[in-house]
Amino acid sequence: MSDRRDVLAPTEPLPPEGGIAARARQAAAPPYLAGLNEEQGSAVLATEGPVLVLAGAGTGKTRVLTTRLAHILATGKARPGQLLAVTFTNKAAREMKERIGELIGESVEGMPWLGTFHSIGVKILRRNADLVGLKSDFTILDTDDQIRLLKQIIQAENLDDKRWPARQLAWWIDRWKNQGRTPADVPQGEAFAFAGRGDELYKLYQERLKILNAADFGDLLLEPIRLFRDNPDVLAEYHRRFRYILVDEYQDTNVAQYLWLRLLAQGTGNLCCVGDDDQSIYGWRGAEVDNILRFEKDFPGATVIRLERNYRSTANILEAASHLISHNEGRLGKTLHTSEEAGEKVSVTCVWDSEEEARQVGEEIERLQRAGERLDEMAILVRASFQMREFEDRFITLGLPYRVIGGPRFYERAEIRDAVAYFRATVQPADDLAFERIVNTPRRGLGDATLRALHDHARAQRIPLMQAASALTETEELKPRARNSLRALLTDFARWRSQLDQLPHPELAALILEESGYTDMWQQDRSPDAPGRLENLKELLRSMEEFESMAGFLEHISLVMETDSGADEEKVSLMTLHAAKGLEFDIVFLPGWEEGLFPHQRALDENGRAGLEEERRLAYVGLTRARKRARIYFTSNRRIHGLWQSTVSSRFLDELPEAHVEVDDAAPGGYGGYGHSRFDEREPFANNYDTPGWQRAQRNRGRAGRKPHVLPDLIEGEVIARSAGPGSAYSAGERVFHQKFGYGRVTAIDGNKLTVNFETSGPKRVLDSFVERH
DNA sequence: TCAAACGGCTTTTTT
DNA sequence: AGCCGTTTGA
Repeated sequence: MSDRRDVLAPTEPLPPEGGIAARARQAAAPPYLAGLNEEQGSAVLATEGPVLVLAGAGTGKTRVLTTRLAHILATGKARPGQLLAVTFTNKAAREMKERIGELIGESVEGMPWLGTFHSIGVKILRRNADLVGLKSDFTILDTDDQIRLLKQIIQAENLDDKRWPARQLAWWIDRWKNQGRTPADVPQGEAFAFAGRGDELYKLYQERLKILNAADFGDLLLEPIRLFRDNPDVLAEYHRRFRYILVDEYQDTNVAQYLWLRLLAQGTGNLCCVGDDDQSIYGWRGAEVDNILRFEKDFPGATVIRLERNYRSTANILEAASHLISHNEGRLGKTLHTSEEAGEKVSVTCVWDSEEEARQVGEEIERLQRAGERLDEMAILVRASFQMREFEDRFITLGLPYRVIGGPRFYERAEIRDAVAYFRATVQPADDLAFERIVNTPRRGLGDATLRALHDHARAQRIPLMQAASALTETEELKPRARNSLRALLTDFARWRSQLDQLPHPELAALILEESGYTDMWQQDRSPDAPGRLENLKELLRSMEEFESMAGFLEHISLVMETDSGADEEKVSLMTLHAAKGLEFDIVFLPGWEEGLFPHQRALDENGRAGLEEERRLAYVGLTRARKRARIYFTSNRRIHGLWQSTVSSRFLDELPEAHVEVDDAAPGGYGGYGHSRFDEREPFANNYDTPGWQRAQRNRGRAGRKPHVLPDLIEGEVIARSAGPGSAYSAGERVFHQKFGYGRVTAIDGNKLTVNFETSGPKRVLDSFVERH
């Protein structure tokens, strides 16, 4: 389809040449192009201008990405330091680095600007920290720190933190940051969120962050945007630096990331985005599928290359997945095809309940294992993590080795966070949140009263807590006991700090944990998980050795929330569908295809059609993980929140093509509610999301403090991404309230723009995000 | 200072 | 139903 000539047009117009010349050219093609198909080759060679590579599941996306980078380097179009390559996860960044190394050889030094959005954001911020009100050694706060800080602010503002939970404020602030909004940009309609003071609290929070010399994850994106906008010279410097920009998983970008990229891409215009709209499954955390759907409009003259040749799955699996996803409306449209054999049909099995589901999956795994299949080529992909427990129980009974992917993370464990807080407070005396976390852990008699005194003093003097503590130990304000205890702690910290460049950092770390009494605390602990925690602490110290310094280590863990639990034993993998993206297995089990669970009721209630379509993409992701076999299960009964409920099979089952599916109704216990019905009988139901829950959610929407589902779409006057949701949440005839114009009735709707006949000022056109339902 | 009692929540998760 | 965090009471 795509003509190579078009692809190269902007910079390297090909002279007309005959077949022989073309063949000769091909013969001379660099070795790294060998083995790429035509579209893949085009995607590699189209280096100039905006390029969108729509890479379907299993079409060799990573290969194209890495080869493209290798090509740019090999042809001398740019040096490693002039390439900006952005990914979402550290894992993806690491893989890309490894594979480029393999392609180019060891000669090329690691690319300094290949990393996650956040790690690159940090790098840019550290270099220009003074321009955004930070110091270059600013601390990065994680979600936990963020919530604790917000809670303090809420309390300081005399709000009831029960009625106004910090989590909720964090939700709003994250949302605003994801949308690229500073406190001043919070739209009128949403400023009233959270006790009517959302924007105000957001502003206070930002001020507090600056005093703490800290940035949260959102800031790592938002602050560079602010930096670039306010300092054209800085932006120009990066324009000169980055000759080529490459973005992986573009469908997962949020508005802030989009703005960030667009600012940078204004330089050379050489922006290549790779992604798959059908695999966008992170809308719920701010990703805008619209970014990828809108690419050609955003970047006029963009080259679009579709990778549709699938090298992963059998024809039956691919047909099933393609047919399913074709029920989505908001998509660019790709048709995957394969030259693989048909293979086994996708199987659908009805079981009585989740216990039997686990039993049957277990049996099937053992059967396949006996048939010579490897356990590490099998995976169970669930919609929600609570589904995992039953499988784990069953596998333990069977003695089947399994591994859970995802789940609680190493660095999120309390003991790790405590230890890290000690290190942070040592390196960064101004890190109040770290200090506060461990000031009384282990118990030192420094309770609430002491802490409050510290806070009061710190706030009054606008100094960090540790400094305030030091000052207070010189006064009579604290009880002698607390005063002595605090003084001892401060002396400890001062000593540790002085040893920072004396001792190797893992040794110092061990010393800190020892002298602070932290290790001792767990040794005294009689609870059953105490030994495990001590083991984790040892592991933490071991992992520190890989870093040059304490500061380097701290930077790493604030950005990398994962453990390398290597151990490549042969095990079955158990994970959520979300965690499965990017992975592939010979055999994939997909349990729990029931209405309410998958598609999840909440996705439907909260996001209607858009939610349903995202669930469907999730199903698509699940199916396309399989190379050889995909087995779907659904139960007739399931216990939800403790109550047994009979279930309805998932509408997604009805959306599978009959010819490529095999219904397994030989299973005992299945009541046959699915197997014996016709596939199309429930057709009218297939796209229905207009449930009571959705209606309720619709009614709640627009009330202050609730989540409006339509994004306000103006940022500094420019029209930006808006979710491809179901148009406006309002309907004609509804009475609404507008901050400026007062009450009125909706007379017409045009997307997100409403025509409202206001009672005092007559008809006006307004954005629906600026009105509230009344 | 600790443990029992209470109350609220309950999809997906990275950085 | 069960889990987690917080409060309350001894």
